[in-house]
Amino acid sequence: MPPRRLCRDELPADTVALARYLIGKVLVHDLKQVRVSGRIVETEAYIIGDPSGHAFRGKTRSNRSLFLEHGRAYVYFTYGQFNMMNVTSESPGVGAGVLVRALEPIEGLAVMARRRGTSRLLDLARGPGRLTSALGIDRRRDGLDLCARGPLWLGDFGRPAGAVGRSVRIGLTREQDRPLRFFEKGNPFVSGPKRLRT
DNA sequence: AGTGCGATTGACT
DNA sequence: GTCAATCGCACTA
Repeated sequence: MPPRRLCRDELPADTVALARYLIGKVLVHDLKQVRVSGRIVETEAYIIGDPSGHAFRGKTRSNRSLFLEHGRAYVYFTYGQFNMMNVTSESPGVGAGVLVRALEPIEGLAVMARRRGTSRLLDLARGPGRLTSALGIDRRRDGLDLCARGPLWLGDFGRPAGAVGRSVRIGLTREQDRPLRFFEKGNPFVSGPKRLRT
């Protein structure tokens, strides 16, 4: 069964609620010949006014997509080599988003393996830089409407999330404060240290 | 115009 | 566990 496209009305227009909601949903990228997709198993919320959020210092050319209506893609490039993808999460003009941190590969495994340079299933999309590489998502997809009939979209294929865990966010150099990371408990495709995966 | 660094990854001790 | 790679961009001047 192919996944059903989610419409904007179904997505919570609230960053933390959306981060929780997206666990168990599917991220789909339709390429020319094939479809690549993965089940979202880990997210992080970057809330309104978040000092760790990319919107904190206001709108710029590179982060402007973050200020779009909820349900858009914000794709940014970092460390000179990695793209990372957010789903925007608030009203137009408000800068906030949900970082997609890990996928359980579903469709297009061979394509993912080729893009990633490994056939190890666990390494295909476990991590925010890895999953964009596996699905072929880069800055050219920045700003796309994930709720329109486009090549990059969110779906539901009827396999709901198991128990959802919550923890502090990973990789922040700023102060660790609130538990804004969500993940499917026990899922081997979740990134991070073991103590943050159960 | 120069500088420092990042929501990471992969290789290596 | 540690650490370098790599470059766009925000910030300082």
